Amino acid sequence: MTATRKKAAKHASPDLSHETICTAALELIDEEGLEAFSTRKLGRRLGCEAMAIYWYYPSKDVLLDAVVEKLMVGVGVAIADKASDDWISTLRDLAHAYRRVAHEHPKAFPLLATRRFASEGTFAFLDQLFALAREQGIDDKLTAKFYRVVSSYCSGFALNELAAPRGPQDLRTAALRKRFPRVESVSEWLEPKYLDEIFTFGLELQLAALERATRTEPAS
Amino acid sequence: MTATRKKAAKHASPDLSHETICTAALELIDEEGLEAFSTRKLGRRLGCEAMAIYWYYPSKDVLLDAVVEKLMVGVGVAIADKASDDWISTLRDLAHAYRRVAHEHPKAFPLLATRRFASEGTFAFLDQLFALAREQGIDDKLTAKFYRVVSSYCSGFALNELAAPRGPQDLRTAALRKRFPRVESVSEWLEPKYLDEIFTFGLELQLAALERATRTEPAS
DNA sequence: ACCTGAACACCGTTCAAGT
DNA sequence: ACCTGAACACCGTTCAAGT
Repeated sequence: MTATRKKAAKHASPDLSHETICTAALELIDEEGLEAFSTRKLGRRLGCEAMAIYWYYPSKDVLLDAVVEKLMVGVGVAIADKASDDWISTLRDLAHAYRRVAHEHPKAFPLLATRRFASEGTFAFLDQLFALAREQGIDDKLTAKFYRVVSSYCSGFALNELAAPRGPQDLRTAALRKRFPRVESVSEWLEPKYLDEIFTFGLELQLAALERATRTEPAS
Repeated sequence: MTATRKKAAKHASPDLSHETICTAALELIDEEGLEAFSTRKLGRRLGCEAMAIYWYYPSKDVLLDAVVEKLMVGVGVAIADKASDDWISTLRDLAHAYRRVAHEHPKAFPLLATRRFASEGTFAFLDQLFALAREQGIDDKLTAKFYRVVSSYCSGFALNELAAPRGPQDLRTAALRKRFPRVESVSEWLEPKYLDEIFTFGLELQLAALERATRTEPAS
């Protein structure tokens, strides 16, 4: 009785699992940012000692891999709804869904761009994508090439969008912009309202090239 | 006498300055990685208390901005040697020089891709680049668009290259690749030896589009 | 099987004090 | 002006111990 009361007083029932820990981790990152995220704070949020987490995940690093997986599985689900069997339009949907993650989880997104895919779910995701390419008669080399080019572009673009006002630094950059008017005048065209258009422009450039490449070298 | 001896015993003479601190910081990051980098280790390397650094830089964050600046100024110098007045070929040289930083400073590079430019030197760098575009009669909007597209691509590509064997994880991914043969067979085309070609392919795609755009909308 | 608690070896940063 | 040293409020992780 007193035991259960104590637990309740500790913010939440422990009720730990890979799922609850990983979900809480993403929430904490969303709220406080990657720098501020710690296993100790996560413990507090889950109502347990930080060390309890280590029974489920061997290290913070592996936990972060799980968060990456969670986000990428979300992307996979998002494009599965469309369910096109055209690889080019799948890649297009994927690119937009990936960028949407950056907008929905701005503080967690750098994980995706920075860490190697290293989990079951992320590999399953890639497997699905590459399987579709092969069904379309696109060979592995072309698949690899365009996957790398498109995914690099998307990662970099989203990261650029998010390399954001880190607090009072904004004042510093504002002062610098005044002193470098050419940077100022070009930067005006990089305001958020223009970014959808620019992103799509660059993406379509690549997809058009893919289309040309698949026509030149058709299904074997 | 005993005082100087003590100092000498502490690895190096303090001899602090913005330059020495920033240079040592980059060296330390190159050697030990971003995660392991700390102001306390930096102090040890410089032969001073960690807190001495705070007289020159108000925070670790600002020091890292200075490291970013140092690297970007290096990129600026590298392309200044070429000294072409054609914006497209300058952008090409820039892209390759930027990626070279990723190879020369693999552990520091994520800073460049992750942090907003926020210092004198980085702004001067952009100013120079944008000035050249204007001299060529390329308007601010087109400059902004292609700068963003190309720089995003380069950041993302280099980051992908570097999202690297984080120690024993390599075993985990090796096991996963076995279980997902389609990922395996596509990944073979993403080995380091192919990456120069893929990078150049994607880059030239974008530069060709820029060339078309400047012909359509010539100098005013 | 699952979780706690103390302990270890670290962090960034503040601030009073020294020279 | 430049640097030290103690202190504060944190970290990730190990490990013996509890239930």
